Amino acid sequence: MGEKRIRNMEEFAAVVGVSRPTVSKYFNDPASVRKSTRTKIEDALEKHGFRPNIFAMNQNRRLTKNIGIVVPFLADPVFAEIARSVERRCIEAGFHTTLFSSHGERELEIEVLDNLRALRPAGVLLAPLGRKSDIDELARFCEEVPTVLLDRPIDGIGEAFVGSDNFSFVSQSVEYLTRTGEAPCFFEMKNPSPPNAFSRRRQYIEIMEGLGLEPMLVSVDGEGWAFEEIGYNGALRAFAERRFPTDTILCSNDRLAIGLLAACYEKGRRVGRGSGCALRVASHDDHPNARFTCPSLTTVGHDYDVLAARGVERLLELIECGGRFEIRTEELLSARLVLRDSA
Amino acid sequence: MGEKRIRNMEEFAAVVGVSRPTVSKYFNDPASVRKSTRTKIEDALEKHGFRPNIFAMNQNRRLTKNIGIVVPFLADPVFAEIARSVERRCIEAGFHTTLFSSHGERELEIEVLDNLRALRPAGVLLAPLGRKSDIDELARFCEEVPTVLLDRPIDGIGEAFVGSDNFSFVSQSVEYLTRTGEAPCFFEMKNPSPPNAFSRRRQYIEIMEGLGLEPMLVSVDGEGWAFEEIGYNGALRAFAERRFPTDTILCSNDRLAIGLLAACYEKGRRVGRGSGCALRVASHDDHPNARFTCPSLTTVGHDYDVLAARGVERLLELIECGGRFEIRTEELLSARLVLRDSA
DNA sequence: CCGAAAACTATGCGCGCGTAAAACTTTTTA
DNA sequence: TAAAAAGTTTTACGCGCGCATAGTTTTCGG
Repeated sequence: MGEKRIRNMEEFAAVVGVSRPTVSKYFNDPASVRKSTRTKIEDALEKHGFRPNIFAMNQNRRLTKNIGIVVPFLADPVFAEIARSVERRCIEAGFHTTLFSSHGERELEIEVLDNLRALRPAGVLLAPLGRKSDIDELARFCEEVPTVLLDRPIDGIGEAFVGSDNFSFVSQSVEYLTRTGEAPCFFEMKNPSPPNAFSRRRQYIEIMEGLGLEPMLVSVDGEGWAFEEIGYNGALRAFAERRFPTDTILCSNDRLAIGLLAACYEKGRRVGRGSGCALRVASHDDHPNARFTCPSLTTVGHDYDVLAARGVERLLELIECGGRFEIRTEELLSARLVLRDSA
Repeated sequence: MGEKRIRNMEEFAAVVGVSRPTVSKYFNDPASVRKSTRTKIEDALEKHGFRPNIFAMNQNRRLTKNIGIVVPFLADPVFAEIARSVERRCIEAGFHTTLFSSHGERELEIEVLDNLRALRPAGVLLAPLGRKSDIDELARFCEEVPTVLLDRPIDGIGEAFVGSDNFSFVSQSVEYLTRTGEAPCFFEMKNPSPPNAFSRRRQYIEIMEGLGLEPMLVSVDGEGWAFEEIGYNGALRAFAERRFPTDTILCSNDRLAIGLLAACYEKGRRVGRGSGCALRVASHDDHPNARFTCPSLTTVGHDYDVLAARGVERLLELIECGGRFEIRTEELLSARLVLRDSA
């Protein structure tokens, strides 16, 4: 080889033998340069392998091909799954994505938004922290950057919202459990971090009251995002203190349920709907591992694919029409009951 | 308010009443400007809330405060955990991090490296795909950007390597299982995606031979990163075909084990070391959920904290000394056996 | 084969910022 | 109190690239 590596578009244009803006045009749309020029560029590309600096590109572009994706906590498999689905679809649509996690912290979410602004994305898919979010900061951000909210709505913020309908989640689980046995108590964190937890609690209470039943909350202590552990410890204590008013337990989310199931296993409480079983356990989210718990977990799940598809679709429309919708829409996707062995 | 939002450092400097470079100096080191200037800037900061564009900053800085982090598959909880630990430590050290996932794909890893170059990071912590990586691309990248390899070594590439010692993993698990019962067979993917899987297989074979025992591989089909499912389906088939030569099963990694445990539960094969148990199952990694499987999973785990600490420490040293080490080091961290209930 | 329209390439400037060196203050020293 | 030293700020230029516009070539009808 011997030749030194090409450092920028200028140098690359020089070895091709055209001007830099021509190369720039090529990268924006290869069809926009003459065929002879195109082949010259592509030959040089083959030989030296140059790629424009994506951040310098974005700096000054009218409209970038970037989409920012923000989730509240990436180490949570549910959000990892959402992020991945969304990311894949954006890439398929010809966009470049940048993924951020707020790590469950208000300050980090703000910082993420600042960095995102600097990226000048064409649009952003934002799953906010929710209750912990700095609403004013979110609002300011959404003023400046075309944003579709995911997973957790915040009133008036974002050009659109796409997420699962918590009512649909809880009503299906409660309805199923009630129909096939007794009504469930609701196992949750007293002070939950998941963005939709409060909404699910509210829905549970309303639905139970709608059925003329007494809501039964079993709220356990614990901060942060280690839900399995919180569920596990909480369940052990609740067993010890006999705080479960029924043998049918509906968990706010699957990760709590995973902890609960571990506690049940350890205590020898058989879970399932069979005759030899002491407890029925159901939950919400359809966590990637819900099929592989013991017993497998009956849960009301997101349709991750539809969620991602609609979210991305809506964002692309938004980008298409210049970043503002006439009317803000909220799409609540209905969840689907996934019957497995735990209830 | 009424005042319009400040868009760049120029505008901000104007409202402060100093020149832009002075503001720039302030952001690089607040102590480098006169106290009176500093308070003026900070007052304006309080009032208008300006933050410099981080990507424009990096464009031209001698040495950025950015660290790039790359993992092969972010939706894998083990890598999510590693990424998070590493990220936290970098931030504590005063750096800004950018996280990338190769999503298990060779092309995406290359793209990630290209984007990373454009970010001009001070250094990179790279957990490569391994076997699937484009070695030449990795080598070229490491030539240009100070890089510490994580998790999976690739000979001669990167200024340093920090990772877990697969020998230490497998020898401890095999030793423990053999000592407390019979020698294990090795449950794995025939064509594994995890970067360290081949190494673990090799170690298993060597260790067994070293003990004068016959290695027993149970290799199951399956592509991609859905290891739980692969483990589950593989185990069901292996049970049906009576392919497990022993009742002691050592899984290549915890996610396979989670699938295997689900299959055991479903088939009513009691797992554990108690008298009523049909199988013992152990594994490697100490997956975040390994405590919450049924039964809880005996595993040989990474010390995530030490791994992250040493990786970051080594990278900071590397950055300190200008991006090149005199001698390339490989640190193999020994794993630790975590005894739980499954074996 | 000419000239106008179409297609393409080059020039020049801007994006938001860092940085070296020059110009200016302030402080210290004689 | 003037001159030198030290500390600050400003001037001027550069990073890698997009974009508007001017300039050049190609194409094609007549």
